[in-house]
Amino acid sequence: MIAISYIEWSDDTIKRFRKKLLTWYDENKRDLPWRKDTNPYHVFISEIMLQQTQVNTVIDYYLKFIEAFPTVFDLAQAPEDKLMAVWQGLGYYSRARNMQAAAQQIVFDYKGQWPKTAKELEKLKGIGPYTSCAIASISFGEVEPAIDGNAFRVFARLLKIEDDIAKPKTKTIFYDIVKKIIDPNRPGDFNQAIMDLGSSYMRAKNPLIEQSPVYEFDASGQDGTCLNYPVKTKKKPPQKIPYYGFIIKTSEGYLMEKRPKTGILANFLMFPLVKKTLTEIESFENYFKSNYAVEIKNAQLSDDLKVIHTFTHQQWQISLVVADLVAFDNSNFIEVTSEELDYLNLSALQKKMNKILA
DNA sequence: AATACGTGGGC
DNA sequence: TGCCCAAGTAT
Repeated sequence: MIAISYIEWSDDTIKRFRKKLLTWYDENKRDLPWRKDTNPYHVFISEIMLQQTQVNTVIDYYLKFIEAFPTVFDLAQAPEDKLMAVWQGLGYYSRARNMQAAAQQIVFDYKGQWPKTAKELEKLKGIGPYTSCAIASISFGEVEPAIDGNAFRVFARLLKIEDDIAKPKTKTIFYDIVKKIIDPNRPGDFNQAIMDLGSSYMRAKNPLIEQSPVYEFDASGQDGTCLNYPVKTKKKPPQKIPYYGFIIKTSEGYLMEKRPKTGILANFLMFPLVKKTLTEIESFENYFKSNYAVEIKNAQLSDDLKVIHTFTHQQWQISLVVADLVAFDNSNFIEVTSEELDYLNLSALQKKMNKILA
């Protein structure tokens, strides 16, 4: 058993830290659209969008989303295409579906009344340990630390916490530490102040160490080791997967395929993709006919047309094949006009392929 | 516990 | 370029 050590603060230090942090926050907090009030619906929408997504990216999406679905009731009854129209391009699309499921839970299971504790909030779809604590603290004043990437980094640096934040059990270590430090009188502001601190002075790269408002509490900043924190083991690089991507021309546009209901880019319309396997496809025409009941002709593999798209865990290397449609008998496929391509709900990958057509 | 799940930006 | 990151959750 290795003893994990980190800096421990006295009660007095904790009190001075809260005061310093919140004073700084009161004077310097970012003016963000979801900070105009503490309406739980607003906090909920922003927190879901902010999962693994940067503030600058979220701002426009948030404004459009609130305009399209002003209340939890609007979201609960929204048609899927309208929901996806607002979310397209943001990524992690299950967030949008879970978010609507959560809205329906609020409306039907909770009669429109938001639960006020992290424990209850975590029962909602798409709301986990971080988001439940964020909503509970910001909207309802519950004293719960919201441990996100910022909190990991800020407290790891302040206290020189050596635990690997890539390991799930480390979350409870940080939770227990921050639970003692969080200001019981202003838990929501405390959590948000830590996030603002983590995105400015104590950012991942190029931190502003000595100018930090809490430099006097910053152990790793003072001894020049702050870039060693937080400790985090590296993830595996994305697996490279070669595909053929088919641009199948129709009289007025292209043939598209509806992706499976589960998995990556679920339900999106996309140009048909076929994994390249060890056994080379002998003929694109025969492949489409026997596998999809889709008849094509003039299939031409282009060495110039390649699209590389990197997800978190996969990199798709797509070699494009141009062909002409003859006929098809498969409900998973649909003819789309060139004009429709411009306003359909599409993934960033499909939009990347669209650009090649122009 | 480990992996699936998107995207855009920075260096 | 390739790698890492950015307010995580579900399974």
